[in-house]
Amino acid sequence: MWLPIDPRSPKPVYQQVVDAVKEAVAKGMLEPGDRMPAVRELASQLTINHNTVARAYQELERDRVIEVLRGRGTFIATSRPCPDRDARVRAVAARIRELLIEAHHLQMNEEELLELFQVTLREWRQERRQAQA
Amino acid sequence: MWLPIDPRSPKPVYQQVVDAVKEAVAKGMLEPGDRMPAVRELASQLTINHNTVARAYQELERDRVIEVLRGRGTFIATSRPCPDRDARVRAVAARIRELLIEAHHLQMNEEELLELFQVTLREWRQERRQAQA
DNA sequence: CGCGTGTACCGGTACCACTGGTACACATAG
DNA sequence: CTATGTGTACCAGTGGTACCGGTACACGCG
Repeated sequence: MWLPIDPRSPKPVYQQVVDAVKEAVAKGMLEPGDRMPAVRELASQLTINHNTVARAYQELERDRVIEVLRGRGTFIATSRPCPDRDARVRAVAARIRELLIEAHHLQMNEEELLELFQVTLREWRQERRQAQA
Repeated sequence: MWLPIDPRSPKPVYQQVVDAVKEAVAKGMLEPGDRMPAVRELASQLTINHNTVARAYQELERDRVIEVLRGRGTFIATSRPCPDRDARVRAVAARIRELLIEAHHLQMNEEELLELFQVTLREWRQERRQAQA
């Protein structure tokens, strides 16, 4: 398994692992039931510490992206609703609000932002198609 | 001047100041030419350190939100393009991508996210109308 | 039992945010 | 000129977090 980790990024390494796994699942590169490498093994592959991988796994389990079975391993979970789904949807709305503010300071009106949204959506679908091939 | 600062938030205080000012400007609550409080004065009002306010002001000046005149004060800038505008637009697109990934894990398809976008846009316009009144 | 798994510590390093304080450079008013 | 108000630049110190390297524990399975 390979994940794009950049130790010089301002984003914490464990967060990079979390985001990369979420993206791989969203793209269909990782499917429910797939086995994740052991903490020490993935740490070795990414040349980072096992504790850092463990923290990423804990966050991914909290978000119901993976399932952890003590002594057996960790696996990609079958999609099911999160207990705090409503709160996370509201968090998404808050991030959209941030985009509206940012767009204003870039002298971009709401219609242009909406168009950027749709362009990005098309690119995302394209990426996902290629990833599954 | 009042800004919603939460010292217990994981978001750095200086960043909260930056975001709050940007939001106030985007809403029209602060207009070009308006004077900002002095660093020590705003620090006193928010019960934070003047260095923290100074850092926020520097970031706001870098983003062309305010204009700083040594010895005179700081003022809301007239909107004008940023030198690194393209990079910031690309950053917005990257944040949209993150929303698409998050939406997938919330079992929300792209159409639902688009609808959430439009609903949030309507709410944003509503807020802005009230703020300007 | 032995092995592989996730988990939980610990000590230590490094970086960053924030505070409190002081000092400096500049613009303006008296 | 001085005095005042401004942004800016330091510094030392504190607290929190990310990360590392190491060790140890608890569980599932063969």
